[in-house]
Amino acid sequence: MTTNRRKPAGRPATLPDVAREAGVSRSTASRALAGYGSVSPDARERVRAAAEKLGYRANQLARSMITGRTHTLGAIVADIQNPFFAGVTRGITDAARAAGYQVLLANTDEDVAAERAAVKMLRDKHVDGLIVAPAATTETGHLAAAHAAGCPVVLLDRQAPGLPADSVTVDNHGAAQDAVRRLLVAGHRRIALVSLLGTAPVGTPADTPGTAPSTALEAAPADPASPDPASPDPVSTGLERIEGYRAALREAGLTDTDTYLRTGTFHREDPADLTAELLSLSEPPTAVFATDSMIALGVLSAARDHGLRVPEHLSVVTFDDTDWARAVRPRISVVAQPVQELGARAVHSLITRIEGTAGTPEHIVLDTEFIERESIASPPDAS
Amino acid sequence: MTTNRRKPAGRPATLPDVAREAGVSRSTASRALAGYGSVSPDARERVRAAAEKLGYRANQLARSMITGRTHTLGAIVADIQNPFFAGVTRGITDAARAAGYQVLLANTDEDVAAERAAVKMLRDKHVDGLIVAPAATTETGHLAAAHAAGCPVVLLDRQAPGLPADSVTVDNHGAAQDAVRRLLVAGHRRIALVSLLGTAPVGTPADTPGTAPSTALEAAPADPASPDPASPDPVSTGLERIEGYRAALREAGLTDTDTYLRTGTFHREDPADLTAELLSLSEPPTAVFATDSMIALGVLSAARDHGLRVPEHLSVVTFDDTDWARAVRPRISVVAQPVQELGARAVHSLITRIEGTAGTPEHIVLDTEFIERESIASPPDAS
DNA sequence: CGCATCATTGAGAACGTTCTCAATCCAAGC
DNA sequence: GCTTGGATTGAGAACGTTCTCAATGATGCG
Repeated sequence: MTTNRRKPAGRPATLPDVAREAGVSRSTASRALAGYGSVSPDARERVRAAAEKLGYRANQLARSMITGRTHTLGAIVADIQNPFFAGVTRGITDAARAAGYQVLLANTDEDVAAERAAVKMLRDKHVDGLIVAPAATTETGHLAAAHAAGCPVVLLDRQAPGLPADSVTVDNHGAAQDAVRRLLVAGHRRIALVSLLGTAPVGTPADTPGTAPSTALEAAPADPASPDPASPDPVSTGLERIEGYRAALREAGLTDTDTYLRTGTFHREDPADLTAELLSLSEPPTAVFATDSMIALGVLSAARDHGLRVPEHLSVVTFDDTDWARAVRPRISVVAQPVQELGARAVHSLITRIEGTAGTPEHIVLDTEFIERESIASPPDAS
Repeated sequence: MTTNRRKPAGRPATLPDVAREAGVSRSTASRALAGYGSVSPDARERVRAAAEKLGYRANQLARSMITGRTHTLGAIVADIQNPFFAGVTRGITDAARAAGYQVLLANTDEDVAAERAAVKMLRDKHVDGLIVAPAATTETGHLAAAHAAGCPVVLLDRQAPGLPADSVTVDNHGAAQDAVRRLLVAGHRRIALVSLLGTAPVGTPADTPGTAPSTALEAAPADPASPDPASPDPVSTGLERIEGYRAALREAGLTDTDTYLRTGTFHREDPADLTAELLSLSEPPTAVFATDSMIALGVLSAARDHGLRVPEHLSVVTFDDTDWARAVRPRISVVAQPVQELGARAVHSLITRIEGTAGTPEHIVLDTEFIERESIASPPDAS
């Protein structure tokens, strides 16, 4: 007669199988494999051999039920097809894997409802923590709830004033200001900024929709360094870059900072259209600052359609050093962000928070690097 | 006196909490919420109300332990930073979410060992299925094992002859042949192909490493339509594109198909260097076919460094319609792959396999589209 | 009225781990 | 010899669900 409850050939081996094979109890087998408690060298070796013989792999689901840890992180980004987020995601997955974590990925397409749904799904799956590039600055209740319930949140690329969470960003204000300064130094005075912001046009709450396809932002508050916390929903990153742009212009004595400022809405406006409108002005800009690489593509496209050559007729600078920026002709001068490091640092912050104690939120600000290439020249009318 | 085992305020509500609140048993509460078995309308409503009142969310880990389903898919791709895979990943996550699944993401960097490790980790987490762009054609034992153990595998973008798994690809041979034909029609006779293949140089097994930084492939086997199944490890996709290229050249009466064929190794060779070498030949090619967008960037970069203008001096065609291809000057003619659909179809195949029965592997081949733009002209010496 | 059928319900097992705790054993110290 | 203490071990609970099964009550039919 055989022992009853023998392992059927097909089924993957479980801990009782290993214990039986090694002639010890479940408890000892578990201790030997997980490496806690105390186990005699002899038992440890027998368990190890049995586990190897049976090809035993611990069921992480069962383990997670007990330990409360899944070793899984949730990453919620706007759009992996944007090279910036692709790089960030790459940094996240690599750093996570190195630390023994896996990554559950979700896209929001800049939509808060999708973000909320993603948080819900990920928390149902009991991720140990969340890395989020929030779609909105103010609507962060779902993030605060997760954080309060013991599912740490780290903000990536974007800030959310009310949320007591760690964040990893770059100095958007300073980087934008620096980039625009370089255009000013080259002699430009009519410098445009093209950006895509939140999911609704920016302006005062009671603003009537403008007739133009794009709306200029309201004048900045008195203190230019602090973006208005009561402003509507666009993400902090875009706002900070705009403030940096304004600051640089003001610094150069240009008081009318919003003449060439064009912001559109994700999925509604096309950066190429915004640029086309700018280039059709009676006094068109001689330089354009794009707030990310996908917008830069629109700017480039519109410039070409207007028969303008870069940089002879139009200088161009953009955030994000994508692969094409250094391969096209002319090579584009950029504000390079440390994309992979941004993701990696977010992972490290998150894991520290998961494994450590609560504490006051930490805000990591990484350096950007301005890479001078061939897309900036003196303005055409400067001669 | 209170009932013992009351829910402490902090802890999230569990099924027993809901059952107690609704005055029914765990079993009935579970049935009411999961919607199986039979429950009286009255009980169903009381449970629903109790669940809502307590903010109950089922613990998916516990559920998965019983059902054996995690509603999680594993996606293993080479590199999310490659726009092709970024698009595919986007398609995967979107389709998965729509079908009620989440996606666990892993990068391999074209490394089989990393792929093997990823499969192990993902299976430990009990993903319901795997979508894989395999790093190698032959070393697929880990994939076969997963498949055999009831974790279905769907191959994406690449084939693996020995593996009885579904696959979703495009007609690489036909698409490459078509692209090269268009260069031939424009009058080109010296057409180069630049590609990056596996993790080792391609050639006969006993081949000695060439002195040149790149190695030309051995002559094709007698039957040009079927890539040599005994060839070493480069992925099928690249091989098929090369065969399509050769077929087009042969069709045009060019017997020496490998003169301008340059293949490098991931992480070892730079496409720009391969191109530079080609352009330095005494009879340089007048057109280059790049097998993906990142290679095209290298080609463009090398062309610029050689002072060549596209398309006047050099025509360029590439696989993958990335955003920059339609924004740069000149706009690049491309073989567009349905990237998002590739991902979505892989998800659908996988879910069908997960929820349905086993069966003979299905091979889905999607259409590519050649998009004619401005990067093809007649060869400079044709006048 | 007796019996079969059906809907509804709850008790308890099951999933595969980790954790708590008490029991056992052995050597050392008094 | 007896006690102390540490190392080692196994029994059993726990995690939060779903599933199996038997029990109950109501209904319909002959």
